[in-house]
Amino acid sequence: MTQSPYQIESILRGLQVLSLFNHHTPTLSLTEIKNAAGLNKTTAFRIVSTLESAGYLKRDPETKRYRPGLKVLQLGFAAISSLEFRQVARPYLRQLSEAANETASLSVLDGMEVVYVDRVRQQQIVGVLLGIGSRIPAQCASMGKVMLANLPPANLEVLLSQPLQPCTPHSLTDRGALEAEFDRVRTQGYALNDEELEIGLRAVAAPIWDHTNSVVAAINVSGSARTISFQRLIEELAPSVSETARQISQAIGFGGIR
Amino acid sequence: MTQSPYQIESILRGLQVLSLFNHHTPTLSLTEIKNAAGLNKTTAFRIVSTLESAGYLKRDPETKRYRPGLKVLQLGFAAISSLEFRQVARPYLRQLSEAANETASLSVLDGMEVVYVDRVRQQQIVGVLLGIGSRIPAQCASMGKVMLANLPPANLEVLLSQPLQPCTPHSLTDRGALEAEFDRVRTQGYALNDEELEIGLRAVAAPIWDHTNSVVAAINVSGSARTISFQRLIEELAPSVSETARQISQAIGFGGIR
DNA sequence: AAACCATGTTTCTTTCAGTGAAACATTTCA
DNA sequence: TGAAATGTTTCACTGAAAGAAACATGGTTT
Repeated sequence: MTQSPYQIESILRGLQVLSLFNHHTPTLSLTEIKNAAGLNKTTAFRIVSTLESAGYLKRDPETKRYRPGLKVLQLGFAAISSLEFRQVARPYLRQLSEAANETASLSVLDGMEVVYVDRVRQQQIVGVLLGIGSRIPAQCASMGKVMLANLPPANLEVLLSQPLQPCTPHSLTDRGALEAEFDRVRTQGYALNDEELEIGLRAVAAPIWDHTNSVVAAINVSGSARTISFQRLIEELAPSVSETARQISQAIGFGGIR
Repeated sequence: MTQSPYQIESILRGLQVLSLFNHHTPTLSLTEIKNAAGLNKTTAFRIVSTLESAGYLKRDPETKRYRPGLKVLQLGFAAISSLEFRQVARPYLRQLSEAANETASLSVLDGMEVVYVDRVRQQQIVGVLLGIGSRIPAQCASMGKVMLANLPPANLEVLLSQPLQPCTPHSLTDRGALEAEFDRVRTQGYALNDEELEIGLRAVAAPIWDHTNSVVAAINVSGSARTISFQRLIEELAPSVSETARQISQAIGFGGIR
């Protein structure tokens, strides 16, 4: 994110309002929007009215509460479609999934959460049904660990200063343990998940690097602990996933230096 | 979409720029944006710079082309999460899919296209792999037909005045045939798709009504013509899908009058 | 019933944020 | 190489956007 001399405040305010809605707060009232965004009441009302009339917010006339409108959905779909690494990664993901006969996924990091942006499924995963847009705590996920491990240290520091929640008794939440895990991940080039997200679920992930030498996404192969033994995870799937991630990285212009 | 006295032009321009990106044009140059949006060059540059610095656009420094940034993705995910009928419909969709041992889907109508917003898959569908965000021509899809059939007549008139493309030799593109089909759909309360979208694919869809007595979405069950005979489609799946749609409609506040 | 409070909506005034023209810088192409 | 196209910055202007205040509505309390 570059700091530009141009900052159209009105646009930023409109987008700020749209970004107030999330999984936990799918609807908001005018006052809630005003308070959350720190805006003058009249300004908030005008922004909300503008967004509503343009289809970006939808208002329930009875409750007077707002929720994102179809236009936001369209923006999101277009953004998913235009993710360069998603377009490039799709065929690789499909091939990986078929070769392993397990589910292969692609995700991005959003704060301390992993967000799924693509998925090729071979069989029903026990327990968790994760579709596109699904979010899980990053520290519990193989893909999350891979992306966190490759963050610039200052960014990682900010994220790790928050309290972390466990997902299962196997989850790592102790900061020291996590940092040791990130060291391991950076060295190996992949991250394992051994029932940390959900009991009965195993996964291995590797990072996708782009042409600016940043990790922009991660892929993984995941499945039931019944079909994925720990030995298979290490000896078969880790090399496969790592190689596929390397191919995708190369395909999107990664130069190989990190 | 209500016409409000408040229209903050700057916000609308910013959002207009964001909505220029789509599946066919995932990246755009400044000049392309300027021309497509009909903006003054300097204004376009400032809007684009604002959006870039806020994470809504990402610029490739080499090509100087822009594509949607992660922040748009986040908006889209939040919008998907906050779709009320999607939250309510998920368990019903899962149950329907399991009972039929076929794939169940949920979609919304966007112009003359159906956009998938949820999907519970039981087995690999022959041919088309449709994920969340996928779009198909509405006239070729069971869910599209159900939603079109229940549009206000003036809205439907506008959409039908455009030329329609066929998907397979079985597709309906003749206006007279479509209108007869919509009458049938309104009477029956469901729509069939008998290899109109893709050879070898059959589906049946029913509309989801909300508390304002509008059709806001549709669900369907679809599968291979090998596992879904025409008889099974009519006798087993159509009643199932219709009943599930009725339950979802009721659950989101539909009063039953239409 | 009246008073009070909270929220949503409209009106009015002010001023500077945002616009567009023009100039400049860089890149592309014949 | 020069011209054209594209991208970026500067400057002048004004009305678009902001915020204060008033008004409207609905719910609660005395």
